[in-house]
Parts: sequence; structure tokens; C-alpha cells
Amino acid sequence: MSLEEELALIRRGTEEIFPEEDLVDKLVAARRNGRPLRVKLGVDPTASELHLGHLIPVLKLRQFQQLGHQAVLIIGDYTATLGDPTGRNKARPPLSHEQVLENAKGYTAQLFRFLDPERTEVVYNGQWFGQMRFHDVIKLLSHMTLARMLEREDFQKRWHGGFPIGLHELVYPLMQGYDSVMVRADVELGGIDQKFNILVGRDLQKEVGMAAQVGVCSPILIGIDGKEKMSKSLGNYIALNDSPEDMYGKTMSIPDELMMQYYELITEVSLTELDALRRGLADGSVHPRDAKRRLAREIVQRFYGAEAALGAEAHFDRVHKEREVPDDIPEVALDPAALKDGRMWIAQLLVRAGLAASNSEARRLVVQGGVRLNGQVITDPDLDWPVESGAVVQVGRRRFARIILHA
RNA sequence: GGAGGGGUUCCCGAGUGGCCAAAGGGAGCAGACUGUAAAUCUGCCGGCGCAGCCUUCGCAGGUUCAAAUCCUGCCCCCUCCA
Repeated sequence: MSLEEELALIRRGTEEIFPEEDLVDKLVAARRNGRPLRVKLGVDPTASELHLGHLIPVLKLRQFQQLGHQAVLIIGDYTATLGDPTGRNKARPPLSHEQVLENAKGYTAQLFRFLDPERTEVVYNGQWFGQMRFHDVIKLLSHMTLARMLEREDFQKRWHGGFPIGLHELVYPLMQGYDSVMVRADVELGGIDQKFNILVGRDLQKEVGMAAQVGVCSPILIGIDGKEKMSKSLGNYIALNDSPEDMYGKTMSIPDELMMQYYELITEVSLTELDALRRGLADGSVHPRDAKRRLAREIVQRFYGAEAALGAEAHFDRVHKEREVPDDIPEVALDPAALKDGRMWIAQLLVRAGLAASNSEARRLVVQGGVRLNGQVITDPDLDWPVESGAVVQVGRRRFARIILHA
């Protein structure tokens, strides 16, 4: 593969590479000396469930591996207990070390579905931060100035917006940068929100006389709502553990504008094909819906294989095109003793089925025509319904529950 | 340490004694349209088997027939000065 080809692959789906000349130099040197680049990715095991957003830099790391480079996966067991302020206007609550280690286990297991263990070095940054004396900390801090720190966008926003900034948060970028020093990183991957931290890593490496790393940053993946960064707390995410059906369905619900970015970041469809697709969408020869169907297939395929992808598509068509009741809807056990003469008030039923938060909400749903019992729209909020085992309750277009009478 | 500003329903933000379950916007939910896209339109958006009642406006007391609105104490946040 030519250097140009390698560069083109690395550039795919990246928002910024800084400085790109350094990357070229490093790649040239790597080829000449037969020494692969050390590509660092730090993950803070703060969440329990990984989603596509977390995966973006991981896929980039995998790509580097496929190009013959060495992956260095840093588990931020120490930094995670501190709370990374990145991208928030609020400090993240610190986690206990036990919690972090627990998360880390799940993380690595999931990440190794994509990474090649042969070419991955896994290190915990507690290894060095756990050893530091207070004196060492001060020394590390002395490499940074307050003014420099406040250049960072989210600090600036909080500063001007009058929101608190914990002193400990100022240390975070230094820690991440120090990780780069410790693993002698040539390249650091991350979302564009990591840019500042990666630059601090460059500074620190230079301070100790090391060649500065290159930052390769991906854009922040927008969630399926098309508005906010994908995150668990916003509920706009596709989890790595989602079922093929869910994954397919969620992908189909993303706004059209997001399609190409998802293609670029998550699938392995070639760049030339993506160009063709883009043109097709622009001149109307490709229906956006069909492009999205393929995207959904590609994504499911990456996680579960081609067969599962087709299965998920068939399921999707059955449920949403034919509007049939899905076959895997959640079952809700109902104690027959809760019935009066074999009947139950519809609002109660919805609440017990987990389809409404309160009787009031249930009542509203009914009045607004959003509730179906066995496929039939109900509009009387006072209805006492004769419940039978296996009955299907539906709220809105996509929320179902099957009632099972069971003592 | 000093001076000042502020905490309202998921978020922002009106409301300064009764007409306030609390304007407006956002988010969300439901309906129409559709491609489970976007945009748009309509309705809902504290709880209660609900033409009525109950609980909310930082926390705890108090005044009053009546308080988110007045008084007292406490907690928290912010700005400016040092």
C-alpha cells in the first residue's frame, strides 16, 4: 500500500489531524525503520454500557492495527475516579475505584470484539499515578499555566457563564498528557472534544525531550435524535449490546442528514462507494430510505454478521411496513387476583404494563387515541377491560406489552 | 473578609398576597402526514377511578380568612471588591 493510500484511510471520518505534516513524517519513518507507530487511545471506564459513540475512536484504532501499527489502550482507572469535565458544563461525579475496575472489565471485553489482541498493549494509568508522591504532582503541575488551561473551551464557557470549575478538573488534561509520556505515544486518538488534552500531551512530551504525538480526532457522533451528542443519559444511543432488531430499528430512525457520517464512521463501505452513494442521494437516483436501509444492514452486520442483518431487516419490514405486532414484545406478568370480575381498569393496566408512569398519564394516552388493546383503539378512559392471558397492549406506534395472567 | 444578586413544575424562564397546578419557550408524549427521516399542523404535558379533591415554587418556622408572593432563621449558588 502506498503512503498516500495509507493516509487516505487514516483520514477517513476524521475531523482533524494535528499536525498532519508530523503524521506524514512519522509514517515515513515507520516504513523506513520497520518500526510501527504507537497509537494511543485512552478510555475512562465511567459508563457501564458502551454505545456507538464510544466505538468511533476504537474503530480508528483498529484501522491503525490493520495498517500494521501498535495499539496502546490506556484504561483510565485512576483518571476516571477524578471525573473528566470534558464536554460538560458540570463536573462529573467521581467514581469509586472498585466501580471503575468493574466497568473496565466490561469495556475491554467489548472492545476486543474489534481490536486485535496481538497488537494491543493494555495499560492502567493507576500504574503510574498510584505511585506518585505529592512532590511529583507539583512538578507535573508546574508544566502548565492557568492561562493556558483556561484556553480550553469548556473551562472558558464555565468561567464566563459563572459555573464552578473544580481545581481538580484542571489537573485532568495534565494527567491525560502524562499518559502519553509514559507510553511514548506517536499518535493519540480521540473525539474532537479531546483536542485540548491531546495538545497538552504534545507539550509534556516535548518538555521531556520526546517527539510530540500527533492527534487524530474523530467528530463527535450525534445521537439518533439528530441533535445531541450520543449519550446514554440522553437516551439517543445505539448500544453495542443492542439486539440486531433494535440496532436496525434505531438506525432507521436517525435523521437523513446523519446517514453519511454514520456510513463513514461506523461501516466499512469503501470510500469510492460512499462517493457514489452521495452523488446518488444528491441527484435523486437513490432514495434516502434505501440508503438508510443499507446503512442499517451494514451496521448490524458489523456486530452480528450478515445473516442477522437480513433477519433484522425482515423483522423491521414486518413490524413497521406491514404494521404487524412484533413477535418479541416484552411480557408482563399480571396476578389474576388484581382483577375484578376478570376485568381491570385500562389506566391501571397501562401502568402495570410499564407503558404509562401514572394513572393520569395513562388516562391522557387513552383520551388522545394512543392506546390499542389487541389492535383496537380505545378511547374511553374509564373502561374496565376483560383481561385475557396473551392480550397485547400497545401505546403509540412502537411500545407494546403482552399480558400474561400468572399468580 | 466586605457589598450586591439569586434559588419557581424535566430544562430555560415569567410571576411580588387571592383570578396560580403557576405565562412563554425548549424537551418529551399522543394524533394527522410519512420512509419508525426531516419539516409542518393538532392536542397533552404534578398526582388521585379526575365535572371534584390532594401535594408542589431551596429548607424550617411564622403572619394572614388566604402565601410562589410578606416576616424570621438556615442551606446552597453567583457577581464585584479585597
